[in-house]
Amino acid sequence: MHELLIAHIKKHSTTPLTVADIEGIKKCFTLKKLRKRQFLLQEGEVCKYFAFIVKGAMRKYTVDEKGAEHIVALSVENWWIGDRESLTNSTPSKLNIDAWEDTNVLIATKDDFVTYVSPISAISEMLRELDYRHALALQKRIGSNISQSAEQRYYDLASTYPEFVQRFPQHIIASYLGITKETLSRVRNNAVKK
Amino acid sequence: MHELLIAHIKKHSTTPLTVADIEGIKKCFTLKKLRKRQFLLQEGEVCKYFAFIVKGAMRKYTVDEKGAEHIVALSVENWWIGDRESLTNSTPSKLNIDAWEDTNVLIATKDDFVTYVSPISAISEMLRELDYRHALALQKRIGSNISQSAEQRYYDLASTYPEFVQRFPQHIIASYLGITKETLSRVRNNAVKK
DNA sequence: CGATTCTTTGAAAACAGTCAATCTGTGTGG
DNA sequence: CCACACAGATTGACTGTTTTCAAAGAATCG
Repeated sequence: MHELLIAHIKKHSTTPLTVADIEGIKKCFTLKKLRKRQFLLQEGEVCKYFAFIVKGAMRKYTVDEKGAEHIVALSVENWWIGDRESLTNSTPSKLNIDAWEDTNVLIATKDDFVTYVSPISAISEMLRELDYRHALALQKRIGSNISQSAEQRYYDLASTYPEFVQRFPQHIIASYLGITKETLSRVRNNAVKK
Repeated sequence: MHELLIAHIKKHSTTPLTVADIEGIKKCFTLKKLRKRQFLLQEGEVCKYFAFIVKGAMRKYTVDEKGAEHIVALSVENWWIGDRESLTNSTPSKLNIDAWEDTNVLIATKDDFVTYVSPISAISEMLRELDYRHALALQKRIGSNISQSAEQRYYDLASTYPEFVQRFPQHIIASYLGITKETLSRVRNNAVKK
């Protein structure tokens, strides 16, 4: 179970991991199995864990006054998931995070993470790297939101993250893109005719 | 000139700055004056500097095939500006950054910054803090883009960053929001009547 | 003042959203 | 194994919002 996490850390850092580092990481991260539709975090709760997806697919979303869900992020294997803001400030989250497939996550409590994991230099290097990539991805998503049509955004997404389109139903993808499921359906059908 | 920068660093870190730290920072950052409309970075160039705005207002934008500008970010005093991706990878930038008012920036070359500035622990702490805030702000902007109307987004922006609305013309604000200037004009006029 | 930039307005067209109905595929229980 | 329920996808008609294009009215600056 932990091998994927270790490999992931190595992939995103240059500092080698010692045997002791690996031991420490293994102790802090425990496996949690989530069934489809099960929450990892529900609106109003304080996010307590750093979580790494080993298997499965999850979504992060808000629910507005009318009860409509707005997909904030989608994640699959080898992604971290959680509400950073709620976790670092211990404030109630506005987000919901649930499993869209049966999912296995490795979770570490904030205390364990801060005390034993984040001091490891490969880890802090990895976190900086991932924060950086995350910021770039968000920037790109904003760019496409403010300057591209629904159609272009869909094909951008489909080529950047093909696994999302394969593993999540269209109404979820539509919400991620900020359009309705009907519009997405029509966009796709128009394209077929071209 | 450097006092603002030093104050900014102190504000976003807990580690104290030594006299030597301050000296080092002052040596690395030199003042550059930009006139309105002058570029700090132009599409196709490699971003060479970390820049901190001491006075003035700048915009960061892309230009599409049709020649239309899309505002990616707006910045005023006490903000950092640059293309992080181009800077760290030494790749040609897709972005343009220019001054919207006569602007003073403190610039440090990448080499100087990496060698003399970023090792200062108050600085690395500050950078982490700012990266974190930046990611939150981007996340929030995405949330409003995918789930709110043009009107709500405008009023969100106006209350979060009133200085933007005061210092940039409406067509710039509209582009930042991903709507046309005509739509923004109408949104504002409708609101007055309510 | 004249030139430029910014803002507003109008009318038509394009686009996306809503609501309701139908169709499809999947899986569960009788 | 079938019937039924359920989730997802599609379609049509309608509504509403946003864009586009063109023109004209402020405001600002040299």
